[in-house]
Amino acid sequence: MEKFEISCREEAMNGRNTFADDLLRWYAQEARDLPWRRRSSPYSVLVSEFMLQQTQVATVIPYFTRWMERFPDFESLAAADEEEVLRLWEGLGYYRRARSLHAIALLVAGPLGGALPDDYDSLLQLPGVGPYTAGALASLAFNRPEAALDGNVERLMTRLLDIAEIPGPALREDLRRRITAAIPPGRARDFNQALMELGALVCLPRNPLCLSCPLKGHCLALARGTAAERPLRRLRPPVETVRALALLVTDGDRFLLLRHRDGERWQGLWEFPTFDGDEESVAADLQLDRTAWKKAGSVRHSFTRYRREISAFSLAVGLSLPLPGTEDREARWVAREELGDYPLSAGSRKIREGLIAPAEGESSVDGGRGKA
DNA sequence: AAAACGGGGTT
DNA sequence: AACCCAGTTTT
Repeated sequence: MEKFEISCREEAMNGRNTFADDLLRWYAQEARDLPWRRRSSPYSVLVSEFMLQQTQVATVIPYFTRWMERFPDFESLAAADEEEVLRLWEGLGYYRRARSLHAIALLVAGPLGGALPDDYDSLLQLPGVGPYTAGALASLAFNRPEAALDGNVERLMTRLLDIAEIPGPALREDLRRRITAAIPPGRARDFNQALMELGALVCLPRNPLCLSCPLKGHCLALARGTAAERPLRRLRPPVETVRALALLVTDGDRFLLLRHRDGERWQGLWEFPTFDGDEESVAADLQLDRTAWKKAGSVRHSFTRYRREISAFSLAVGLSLPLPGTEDREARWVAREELGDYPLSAGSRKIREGLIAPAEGESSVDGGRGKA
């Protein structure tokens, strides 16, 4: 690992371009024109970085634009209801990010006195801000010499140094130190963005475009032919399938929605009443007569190591409410046209979009076999 | 259909 | 270090 610093120094002494020179030159030419790079402010950097956690650039762009129109600054976000914040986030997933962002806006508008802190350690204290985001904010918003080690940069660095080790906390800490040391004075913002951009555009996960890489003369894995094998990854645990059942309880044209409780999954979001288990067990638990149910279709929803298969059944109201086990949840009858006003969890959103919005009748989404 | 991608938080 | 959160995109 000494090699990286030593080779930078040698390169400089030999009059060759350093790694950082080649990288910055490439970035000056190839940087994408992204909305959050246009009129950048600490606030816009914060919003974009939160949206970009776990989510790709192409997906984020329309959300970012809409968000900045509705909430252009900390004050407007701080003044918003959580429900509206969640609605604007709907579809991006991992809603804790939206609640954390809202919480940061409230902190900035209140105790923090109007501005984001500008140093790594203080940023790290903010909700939803970990080592990556603290480094990204410090460098991209304030041009502080901190590393921003995201998945792109981790991949790039394990190749550059040909690290044959599964990345863990210790390696990440080491890379973070090394990157920090390599930042050219005053260039933290460009240097970090260049690293991430190179990871996103050239140093691709499966098929890196090594021949077009500005760092090809510095890359150990390229020299050894191991680039495509880096970084090493742990084997994934097997996928577990979970069956669930959603009830589309209708009262004429209105649907019953339930709000998720605070402190539980999907906090603050709404759903069509959904229960784990199969048709039989759910009917028994709820003491309902399932001969009155009509299959509306099914949706599938996957995340990390789970696959959730949700069968949806329509039933006219005529059951006793509240449903057993949902007594302490807020319930609301919502007209079909107004379902879009409620932030729904992914499963219920797929039901709304695939099973309710287009037409009645038998259908399914996401390849779900709408077995009648 | 399967696999990849990918940060923060918790324990 | 391992697992949860409660997902989309690529292959």
